[in-house]
Amino acid sequence: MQSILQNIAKHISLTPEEETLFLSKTETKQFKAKTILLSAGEVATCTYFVNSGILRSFNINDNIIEHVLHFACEGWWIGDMYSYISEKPGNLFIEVLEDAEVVIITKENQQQLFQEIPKLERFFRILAENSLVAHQERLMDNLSLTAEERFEKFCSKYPTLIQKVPQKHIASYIGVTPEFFSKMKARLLKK
Amino acid sequence: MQSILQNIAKHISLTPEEETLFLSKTETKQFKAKTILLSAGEVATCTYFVNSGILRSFNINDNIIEHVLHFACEGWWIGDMYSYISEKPGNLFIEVLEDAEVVIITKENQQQLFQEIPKLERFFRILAENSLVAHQERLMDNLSLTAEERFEKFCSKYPTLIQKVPQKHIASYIGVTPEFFSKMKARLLKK
DNA sequence: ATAATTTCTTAATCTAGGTTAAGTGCTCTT
DNA sequence: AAGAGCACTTAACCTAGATTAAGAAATTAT
Repeated sequence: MQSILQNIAKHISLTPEEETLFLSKTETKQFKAKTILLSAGEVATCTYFVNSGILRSFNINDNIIEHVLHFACEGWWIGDMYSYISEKPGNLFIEVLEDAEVVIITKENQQQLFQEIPKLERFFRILAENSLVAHQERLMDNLSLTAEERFEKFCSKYPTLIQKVPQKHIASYIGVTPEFFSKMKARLLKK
Repeated sequence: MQSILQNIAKHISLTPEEETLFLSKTETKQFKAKTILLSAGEVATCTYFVNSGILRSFNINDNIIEHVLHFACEGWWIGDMYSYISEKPGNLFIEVLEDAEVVIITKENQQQLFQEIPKLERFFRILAENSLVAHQERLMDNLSLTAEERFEKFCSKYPTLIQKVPQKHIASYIGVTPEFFSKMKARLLKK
């Protein structure tokens, strides 16, 4: 398992005391599949780091159609960044897809950690920058690639997810309907 | 004009000495419209802050089709974040659309500034977080809204740009062809 | 085990937006 | 001011992907 301290150590180095302090400001919890950690309309007060299991974030359009923004499995962070930083009600849901162990950091604790360990500003800057780059790439992919190409990219980028999450969620992430996804998959298998 | 120091002051406060130090690590330049500040294939060594004028970033698909990632006018930052942080050749172009004055920060100088004024880590963290949120929203919009809705959102978000940049670039940003954009605009005017 | 609920597939039909192509009006040059 | 490019429009036709609907397969709950 990739621990949160290892995740941090990829970009900055903490002393053992700092590591202990950091962990003291977090809480680790287990959640069953289908648990909703955050609902649209709520203010996101925490960010989540996934120790094990799978989560997803999504919004719901016109009370009908879901759109998956993000999947997170072992070693990934997930949250509603908009709501978290603006402290306004967000429009994302965060749901557990596969039984998970999650490290929770409240915004309050994160702010305290920034005071006590300023190096963490750097860590979260790098985290945000990397996430930004990934989102920019996905945006450009949505503008310039076909559904088939986006699916192939998804497969090579997240090979483990394909087996594990319901394909309707992958369809949603790619940006197509489940029906079209199914048709596309059948077409690809013939090749 | 919104200066870069005012932009920073929105999120952190620098002492006069720190402000002087910061400015000493930047370079301000004028560019004529049509100037290319960065080409695909190059490593982005700088980030840009726009004092005046308009810039855009875009990529080119299959050597034919341009896709606009971002516009930047007075008070905005622009760059190729992927290339800048990975130090690998990027695939974005950055072009001046309207005569501009630009503050340039090299990565080297930015790193030195991070050493000398650690508070800046916080500023750039917040900058990256805000940009991330904007990209997430645009991604979700591309997945869930029609071209017409995306155009309306663009108009209310960037009212000044509509008069100033060629509409083919707005079409590209929205994610439609210039021909369809033109048709859509005519349809909207009839209402 | 069995019923109930989800998820996935298939197929017919439809549409938002793409493509191609031709023409009109700009705005730079020189 | 005449030409050369660009930028925009219009229109006919095309297609990737959506919608609707119905059945099959897989999970989940009882």
